[in-house]
Amino acid sequence: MKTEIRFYNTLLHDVEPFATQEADQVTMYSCGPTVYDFAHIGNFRTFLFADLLRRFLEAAGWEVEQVMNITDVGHMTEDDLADGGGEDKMEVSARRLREAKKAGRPDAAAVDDPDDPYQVARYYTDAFLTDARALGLAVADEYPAHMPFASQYVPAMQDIVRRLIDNGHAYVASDGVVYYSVESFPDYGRLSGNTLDHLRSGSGGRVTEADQNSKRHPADFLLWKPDANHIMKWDSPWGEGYPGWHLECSAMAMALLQKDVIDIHTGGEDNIFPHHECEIAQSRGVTGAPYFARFWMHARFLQVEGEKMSKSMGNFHTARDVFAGKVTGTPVHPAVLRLELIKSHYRSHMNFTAKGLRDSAQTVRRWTEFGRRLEQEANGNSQPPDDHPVVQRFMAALADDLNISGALAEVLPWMANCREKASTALGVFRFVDDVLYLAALQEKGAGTRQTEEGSDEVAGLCRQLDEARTARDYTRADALRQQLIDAGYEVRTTPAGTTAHPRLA
RNA sequence: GGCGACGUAGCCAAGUGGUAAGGCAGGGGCCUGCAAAGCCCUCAUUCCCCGGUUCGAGUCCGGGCGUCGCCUCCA
Repeated sequence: MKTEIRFYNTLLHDVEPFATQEADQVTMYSCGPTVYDFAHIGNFRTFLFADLLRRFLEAAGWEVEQVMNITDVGHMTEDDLADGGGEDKMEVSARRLREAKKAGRPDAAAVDDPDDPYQVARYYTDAFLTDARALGLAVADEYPAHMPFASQYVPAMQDIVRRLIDNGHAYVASDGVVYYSVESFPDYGRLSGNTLDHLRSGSGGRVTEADQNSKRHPADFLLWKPDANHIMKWDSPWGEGYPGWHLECSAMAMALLQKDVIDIHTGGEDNIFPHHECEIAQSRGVTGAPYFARFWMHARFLQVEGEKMSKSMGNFHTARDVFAGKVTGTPVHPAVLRLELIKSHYRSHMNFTAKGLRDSAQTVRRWTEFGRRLEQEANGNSQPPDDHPVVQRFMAALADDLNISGALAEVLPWMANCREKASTALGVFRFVDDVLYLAALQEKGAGTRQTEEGSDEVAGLCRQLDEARTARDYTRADALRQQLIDAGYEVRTTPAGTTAHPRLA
């Protein structure tokens, strides 16, 4: 079922028809997490955008090979010294973990030695995978095959550096640092609009003389930094040190996807410059190909309650904070966060709010119950939905640069008014849910409180409530119901008796 | 200073020249011991402002105002 697909391509600054190099296959590289802290909802908005994109393409009949890196090689905290200096983020993380250990926080106890960056990375990688799987990131189920660690691809990065020096795209500066020469690459600036003349005039005095001394051009960026004292270092022909941070994606994309040119590269909008611009320069400098990725797709940042999310604003939420109820006051099921983060268009502002989360919870609950009802009525038998008008329109909306609102506008009213044969509807439901991945996440049970359906105690209270109602002791019945509600349950009266389900948000 | 995105009801949000999708919330009703859930009905003469093009503009053009992002680690 291949509808005409159109995506906004950052490289073109416009929408264009989607096409791949090989007929039924898509190679896709998604910039992944840095593992020196817990991933936050902004990170996950970008990752979930990539996941939705992937699931949509799969539903449309493509075979998608997706790779997402795990950045465990630290970067500098400040860029004044971006080309070699500042405190490494792994060091910052180590310090934070040391403090957490001293304070006896249980999460930090998992790391024996905070000064070992690999242990720190391991710890936050595990946390990331837990959160990512809870949110239904398909690629997280393909760890480690499709989720490589940057630290394990340093030889491949060095290979790129060597080849760039050999063919004149890179040079060893007077201080021993290896730089990429942006002037050797005429297309530099095409992705971001930051062409060399703009960069020069626009640097706004922020680039100091001292940092730039050894470079041929102020925009030249680091490929290898000799630094024997660095927390993470490797041997190299240019001295013991560490690689430039743009290198890892070039190296891993080419190594794992086995291609000089990949079909789609995703990331957050902040990656456009300098990260992706530099990646393009490096990769094409090595391959000589006219593209590194054919389609560049970027998700916009989200805001929280109308403001920029930042630690200083106090509105900075990790995914696990949200699950734990930090935002809404009650635990939030991962499927709810998933919907909340994918339900607005990836290329527009999204405002993350507690209210939005509650709205999403409502939708997730209805959708899931709808699916359960269909499964039951159809006895699990579904009809192929390919030519169903709802599926057609759902896919047509997504084919239009991932128009999720339009897609949901086809599905939600259909759900509310559905009078179709259960097996027909079930086929549609399953197809749509394979893309949205909401009910599937709920049924899978993501290890949250919400999946612990009715403990004995809760079931007991429900039974007592029914008894009280039968005995027409409504004062007692109301008290019991209130008790359940206060405990965070939704109480439902059905012909078969009262049931209670943990609230989704 | 340079580059870029965006501004539609209380909130989220579709719409890419033909007379404002959808969801949530709200209001009314059915159901209920009362609720919840569900179902039915209802909810923008109007799309930030001002000009222009057109038979016709939320949609195109010009100019404002505003919000956001990047240019520096950040999804």
